[in-house]
Amino acid sequence: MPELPEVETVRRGLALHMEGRRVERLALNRPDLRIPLPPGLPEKVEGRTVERIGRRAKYILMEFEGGGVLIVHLGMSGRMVVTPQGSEPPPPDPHDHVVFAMAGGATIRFNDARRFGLMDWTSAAELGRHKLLRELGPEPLGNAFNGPALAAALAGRASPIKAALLDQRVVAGLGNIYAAEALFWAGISPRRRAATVTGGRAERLAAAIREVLTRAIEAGGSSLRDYVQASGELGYFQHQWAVYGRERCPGCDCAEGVRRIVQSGRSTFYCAKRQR
DNA sequence: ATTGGTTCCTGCTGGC
DNA sequence: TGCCAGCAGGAACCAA
Repeated sequence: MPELPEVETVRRGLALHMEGRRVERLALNRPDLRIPLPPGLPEKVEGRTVERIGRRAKYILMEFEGGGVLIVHLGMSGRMVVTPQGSEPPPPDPHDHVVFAMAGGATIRFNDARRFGLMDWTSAAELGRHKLLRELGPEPLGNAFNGPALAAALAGRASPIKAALLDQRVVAGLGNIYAAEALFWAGISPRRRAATVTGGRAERLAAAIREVLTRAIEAGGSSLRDYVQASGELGYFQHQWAVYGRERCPGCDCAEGVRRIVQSGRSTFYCAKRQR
């Protein structure tokens, strides 16, 4: 379930192997991802150098010389399987939908069993106006995100705060797990009405979002080597989850407060004793 | 305008 | 041991 920290970890791995290198060949094994692959994609990228691998929310941005940008979303199960130059590639997988062969010999396979992922092509000039990106809220690790900004985005919202945090227009990059984790650290119930998260509560929540994402990126970064070995391992942060999937609350060190509820069709874990 | 529900897809898990 | 129903989830889409 790639959320912002996982996508950032993937971005860093890709940057290591793609930036400054030319795409020699792009193989399309399966064009029907969540949206159809852009027409003529191989012709657009073959022979071009990747200038930079960027990220916006959960989107990876492959910026090519000449101003073309390939937008990549990993969806639920998407992975970028990197084989460094000179290494033995893992056996091919039926879900290797797109394969980048880089000059020098590295390969990058976009593997996505569930095909919730997508790719689209745009230009650096059009990027901010692109359908997928234009409505996104602030980057949670950027300067524009803080307590007052969060409170303003939540104002007037009747939905539970958990649902609001999953809305990428409020803040971009949280998914089901980190939304639950941030609410735990902020001591806010996932069921609380979003509009009541103001003032100090909004400050605490914004800070908790920032911290949990930062720590998760650090944990993902520590396993970059594994990731590059194409194991698909995205990091070790799952061992640090405070509430998600847990039966005991690490704050109270007890089980009685822990709840699992379903909100907008998704599991939410929280501690009813510590989160109000 | 906002919000809740449904859908896409396939691998994994738990119950029998 | 094997089968299968049910669950997992990001985000577009639809209906209210």
